Amino acid sequence: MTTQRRSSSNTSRRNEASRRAILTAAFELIQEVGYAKLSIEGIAARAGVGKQTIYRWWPSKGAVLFDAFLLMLGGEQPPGGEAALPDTGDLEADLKTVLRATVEELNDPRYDEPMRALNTEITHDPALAALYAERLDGPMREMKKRRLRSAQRAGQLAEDLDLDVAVEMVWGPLLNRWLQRSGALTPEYADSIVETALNGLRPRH
Amino acid sequence: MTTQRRSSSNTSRRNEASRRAILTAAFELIQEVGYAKLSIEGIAARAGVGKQTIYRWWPSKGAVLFDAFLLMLGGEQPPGGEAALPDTGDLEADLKTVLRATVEELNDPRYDEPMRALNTEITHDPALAALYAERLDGPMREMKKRRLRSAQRAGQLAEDLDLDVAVEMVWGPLLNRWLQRSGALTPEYADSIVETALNGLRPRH
Amino acid sequence: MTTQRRSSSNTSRRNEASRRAILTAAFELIQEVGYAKLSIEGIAARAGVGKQTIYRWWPSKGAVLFDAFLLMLGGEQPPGGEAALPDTGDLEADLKTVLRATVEELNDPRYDEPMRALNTEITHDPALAALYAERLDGPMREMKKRRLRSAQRAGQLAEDLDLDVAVEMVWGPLLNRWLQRSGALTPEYADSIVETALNGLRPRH
Amino acid sequence: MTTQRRSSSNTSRRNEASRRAILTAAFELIQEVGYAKLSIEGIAARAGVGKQTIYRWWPSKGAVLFDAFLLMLGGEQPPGGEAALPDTGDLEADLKTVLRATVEELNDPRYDEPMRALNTEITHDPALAALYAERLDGPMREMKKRRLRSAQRAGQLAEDLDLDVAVEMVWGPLLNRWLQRSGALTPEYADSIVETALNGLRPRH
DNA sequence: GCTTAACCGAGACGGTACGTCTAGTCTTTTA
DNA sequence: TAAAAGACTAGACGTACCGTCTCGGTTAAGC
Repeated sequence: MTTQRRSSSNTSRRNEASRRAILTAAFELIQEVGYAKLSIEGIAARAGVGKQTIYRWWPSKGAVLFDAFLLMLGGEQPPGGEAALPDTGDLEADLKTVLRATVEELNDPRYDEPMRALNTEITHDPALAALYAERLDGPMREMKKRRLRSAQRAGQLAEDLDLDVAVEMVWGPLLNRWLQRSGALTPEYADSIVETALNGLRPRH
Repeated sequence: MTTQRRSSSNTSRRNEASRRAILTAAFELIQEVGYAKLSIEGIAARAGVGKQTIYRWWPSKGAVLFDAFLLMLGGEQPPGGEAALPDTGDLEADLKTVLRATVEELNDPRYDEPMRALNTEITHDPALAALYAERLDGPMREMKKRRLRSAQRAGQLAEDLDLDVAVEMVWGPLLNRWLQRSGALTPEYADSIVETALNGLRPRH
Repeated sequence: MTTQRRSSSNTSRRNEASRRAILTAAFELIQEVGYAKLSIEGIAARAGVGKQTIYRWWPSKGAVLFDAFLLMLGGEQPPGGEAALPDTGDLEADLKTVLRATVEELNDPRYDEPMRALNTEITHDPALAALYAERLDGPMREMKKRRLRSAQRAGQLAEDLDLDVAVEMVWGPLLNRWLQRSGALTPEYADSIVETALNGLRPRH
Repeated sequence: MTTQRRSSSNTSRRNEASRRAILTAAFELIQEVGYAKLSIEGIAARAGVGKQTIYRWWPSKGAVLFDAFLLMLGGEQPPGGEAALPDTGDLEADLKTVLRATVEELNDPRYDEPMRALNTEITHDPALAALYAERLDGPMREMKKRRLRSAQRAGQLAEDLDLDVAVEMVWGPLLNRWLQRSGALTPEYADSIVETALNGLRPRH
């Protein structure tokens, strides 16, 4: 994985141009040919790189995919680090805005295949899942929790609410429908998830 | 797919023993060697069957996997058809019972790999997803909705609640955490999902 | 090796067209690119054949080369089986004729590289050497010995002469000069070998 | 090639220790792993040397092998330069002594593989063959011819004998049998070659 | 009951990709 | 500035599977 390489002294003789070419090629190829036909050989050929250069630096196809994601999402700065969800004071509206954006992204053919591929690799590779949790999902979740915490302090969320559960309550149904293709991802669906999650299934007297 | 074959006249000369051997072999193999190393050739060898017999009756590895699931889950009767979720009158308790059972199943190593594999195939193959929706997910979802409808009629759920959304609100977070390996699946987690889903994120006055 | 396949029942499902394409491709390629650059991959590509088809039927590159030779030399009938060296009664003249023909063949660029390659494989692979001795060198040597025996009976050769040694005395120097490139192979050289071998190094009173 | 380096001034900044380590490693490796698995990479690793150091000073694997031979045979003095074949006055006995020694050397597993490898390289590389002729085979042949010339002057060999042909007549059969593995190399075989070569194939009335 | 066509196990086939190894070049660091 | 170290592009190695295609053998259908 690329992670430990970023020491200040940078004693590694790794070729940065090759690294970027590989990750770019991987990202493009998976859009074009799909997950099933994505091959290390294809990536190397497209990147103009020897296969060994991939095997030298990444332990698996999933790891390449993961780094490709890191590169695409926000270049070098950690995702969600400084960024923040909108906070207008109206939690429901803000969440709807965010979920509608997510819906749009998941419907974007440029990101659909790559994200499905990454999810597939994660589900079958615990090591990759840990890395994903640390470097991608973690920061995003923190960002989401910050917004919820703000609402909680304002009295808009239950005091004893577990924010991790809350995050999963809002985003889980959406991702699940997308992964399992169990229904269309529409803005209306996003809205109804937010409303139902906030109000609960029970009648509010 | 095996589906349309089961007509009453059964004019097909298909070898039922081979069919079962293939599906059993597929299910066992994926537990033993994992999704990445599951091969048609391996299935055929383990089942003592020619490769062509697989290619003749199934269009893809995912389709074999799907039928293997159908065979394992409840033998021949359609899943969720007659079955019902527990209905003691106490919705919260019943849902907790069911979700705890789901948690246990997802933690069972005998089902973990096969289910991940099936999800992977579904996410990358819309045709398989449609079949899954019709034959597996559909009946299960109907069963869940029946229980929720019963509660709704009893005034325990909001009158205008979209039951499809409700189902996803309860089961979505769980499946998502499992697929993405974003946290441990514990009975307590199941409980807190049920509570949070029922009550919503907002404070209840 | 191809050898045992030629049973009368021919129960093998081997593809004869592929076999010939492979051997032809091997023979042509070694002329064109030389021994060092001859690759199984190249042979398979040129023959329009999967690599596995080569690995399935031949244990080594040398074995392919060997069969290629068998195919080129006289198609299907065993070399030297019925054939005979010229026998005009004049042993010296006959041997000169034969050695001059050998010189010409060794100087022919169509056979030079392939024969060097085969010799290389033989020198490094005893199993192949045994096969060579049995199927190629053996029959040829027998043919040569028949001619010498005829001369011996006619009193033109020493009675107690070991014909195997005699054969090597005539052909060995030639082949050695060719393999080690220690001198030009000319008709005159062929003649002088024959003369010297027949008369010996010692003065004949 | 190392050849031109041996000027008296030795202005080269070449590292002599590396040179010897490379040649020693090459010689040892070819005994241990055989010709087919001998690689530049392996030699460099065994010698504790960068690959470039080999590519800088030798044009081919064969050239390394050749120099390795030069180093092993007699250290630094040119082989056969001052040395001489035994000359007791009895040519036949002397030749038998020498050929028996050659047989022993060719049967020595320490030299078998390396010598076969060198022969292979020579047969496929005319440039190397020329170098071999000049630096190794040439001096040896000269030494052999000196002994034959001595016998010729003593009237033990035909006056008009071409000594180059004579040398090949004696050593060619032996080397050929060894390279082609067409028979066992025994002392008796050495003897019979000498006798047959000296007396010729014809009956000596 | 006899044919005949589909199904079956088996496995060869042309291919693609795997992950490893080496070739030969190039760059960086050390002495 | 030679040498060690080793990354780089390139491509062959031998293996594993892919999906297609025969090949005989064996059923079961329909004549």
